Amino acid sequence: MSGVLHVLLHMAQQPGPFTSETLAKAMDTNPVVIRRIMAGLRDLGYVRSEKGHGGGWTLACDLSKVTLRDVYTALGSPSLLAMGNRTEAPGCLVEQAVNAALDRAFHDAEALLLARLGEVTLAMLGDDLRKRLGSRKLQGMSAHGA
Amino acid sequence: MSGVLHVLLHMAQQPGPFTSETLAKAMDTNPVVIRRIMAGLRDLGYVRSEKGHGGGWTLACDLSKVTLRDVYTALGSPSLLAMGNRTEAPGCLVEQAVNAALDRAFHDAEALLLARLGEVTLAMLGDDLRKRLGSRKLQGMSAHGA
DNA sequence: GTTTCATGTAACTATTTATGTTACATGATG
DNA sequence: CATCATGTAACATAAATAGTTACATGAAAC
Repeated sequence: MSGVLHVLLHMAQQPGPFTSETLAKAMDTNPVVIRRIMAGLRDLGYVRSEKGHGGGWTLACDLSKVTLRDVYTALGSPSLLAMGNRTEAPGCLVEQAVNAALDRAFHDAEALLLARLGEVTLAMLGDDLRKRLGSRKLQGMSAHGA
Repeated sequence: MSGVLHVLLHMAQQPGPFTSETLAKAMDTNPVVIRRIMAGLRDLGYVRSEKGHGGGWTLACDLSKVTLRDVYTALGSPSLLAMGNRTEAPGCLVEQAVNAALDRAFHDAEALLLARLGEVTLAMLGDDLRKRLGSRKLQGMSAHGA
């Protein structure tokens, strides 16, 4: 999640297509990893990829219309919470009672988190970044800092 | 978490001290694992452990005063959310922007989850369990079911 | 007191999950 | 057709979690 947003935000700063290798260097990881995490976004049409000379990844969406929740969904909606229920022994009534209590709490928290993610668009992230870049520039430093 | 609650609820159903081995069998795990997860609860005084003949684990708290949040704390307050921030490259402004957005959402969700856990006492869980046991008994089945 | 039973804990061994890597196929461009 | 880039499978590594073994400590029974 954090990684994908990082990539998207980097891409939003300059136009050209970006190769997986370029992005991988910026994220300090491997090109294949980039392709993996971008696959979901491509399938949903948020980015486009092209092969051959001058190819690479391009933003293909209106940043003001895509929320962090959309990105989360594009990643396959992985579980948000660290603690899941014991799925073993579902016939045990003790387990059922425990799960019922935890499920309620977990569900509410998850719903809130998704709602919050749905309120933030990539464009907002970009705006925030530009603000940070502005104040940093005054100190004559680059985006990646020390 | 789920495991600890399972153990506590099992203990609340009968008085006697329970050996780690007994509890381990009920949880389908190893006695040492039981001792590990109970250690935090013991340190905070929620349960007591005794050695030798007739020893084992005993509940040592008012179940109506201990919330799921207390139990969570006793476990060392492990992170609740599955996705943390990339901590790498904290000097990168892009990362800072991403983290700022995610932190807000994560913090709210975590706070809600903790609040919900704080609303549920072990006694409530016990009540719920007894209700389930009641309706199950009518069918002539045991707590662990099929 | 010595045997037995139980916890306490360190050290080690799976097992799982996420991440990174290599290798090669596919397609686009010059 | 040589080069560059993605697509993807297969494998390797790393970190976290859970399970196991081994042994020390203390309490009760005899």
